[in-house]
Amino acid sequence: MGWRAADRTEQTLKAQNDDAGEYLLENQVGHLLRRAHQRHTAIFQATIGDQQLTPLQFAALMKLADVGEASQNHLGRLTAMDAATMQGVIKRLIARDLIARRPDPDDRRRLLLTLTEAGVALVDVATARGHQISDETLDPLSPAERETFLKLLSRLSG
Amino acid sequence: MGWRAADRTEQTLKAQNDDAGEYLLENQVGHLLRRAHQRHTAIFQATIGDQQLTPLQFAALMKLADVGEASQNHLGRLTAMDAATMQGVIKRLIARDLIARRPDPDDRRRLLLTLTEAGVALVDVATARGHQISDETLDPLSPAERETFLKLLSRLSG
DNA sequence: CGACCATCGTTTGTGTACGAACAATTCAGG
DNA sequence: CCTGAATTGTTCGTACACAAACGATGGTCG
Repeated sequence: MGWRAADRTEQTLKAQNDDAGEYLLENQVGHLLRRAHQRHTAIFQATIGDQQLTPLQFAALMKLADVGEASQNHLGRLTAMDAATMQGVIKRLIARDLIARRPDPDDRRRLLLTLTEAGVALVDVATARGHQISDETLDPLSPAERETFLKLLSRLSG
Repeated sequence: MGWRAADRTEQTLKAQNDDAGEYLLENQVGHLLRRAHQRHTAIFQATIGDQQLTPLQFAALMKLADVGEASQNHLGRLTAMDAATMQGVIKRLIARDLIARRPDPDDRRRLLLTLTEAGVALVDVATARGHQISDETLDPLSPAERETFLKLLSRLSG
């Protein structure tokens, strides 16, 4: 490993630990959030990869199983997805016949989504995996720390 | 809220409230990490948007300012970016003349990256914004909570 | 020396992510 | 009832994110 942190020595002796001083990437929330998210999706792929599901596809399926039926935009709001993003996720799930789409009789702008039989079957299989993925992601923390972490994290997600 | 969990009842009566049972998306680490990351990038864009920088471009610039000079892959490792992702980020930064690329005389596979004058100037301006972004992202937490959160989060980023 | 294997940077393909613009539809007020 | 504002789903463009395969180079070891 070629780890020579170069010699950024001279001028940074004073302000290394100030808040206003040097900017250390590895201490910034954004960078840590990004890396934690990376690690999580790696665990996701390793755990559920045999189903060819992505995290967003999984989220949409699970939420749809939860609410039963929803329009695209509504499901998008429930899963924190942009309408444009939702469009692609739904398209792929429909292509795999995991969800079905029908026009809303009461509002001709809307398309109502439901799980197909195959979708329901997949959700049944994948639920346990979902819990396993969450557990493994939190594995470096003790049970008490997990609770603390999730509580703080959810306050940063609003 | 249309919360009726549909009537997929028959075979799933036993495991409704177990940990193996219902899967609530909004309690899963992955979903919360994703949403926190979303919120952070929104703050990033609002704070630094006038510079037309993305979070990854910013990270690459800051890290390069930190180490002075690095090959693409090495900088990629320092910023947790895939080599293919790095390629695009670097390409855009070079197009804006914020960084420069020259062949490594000691290894003809490598391309050494350095900040240009414009790059250095931008880093100087943007450093304060970087701290501001981190602060604002952590705004919902008290100082003590921030410390706890960052400590736990960094253990989930390894 | 020469086969072998690792590393460097690139390209391709698929899948998020989101702003912006759009047509169709619905809804609110006058 | 009719005009304007809001909502729904779509498309386009840009930018991550990463697996996989690639040619070129570098290092190792028999």
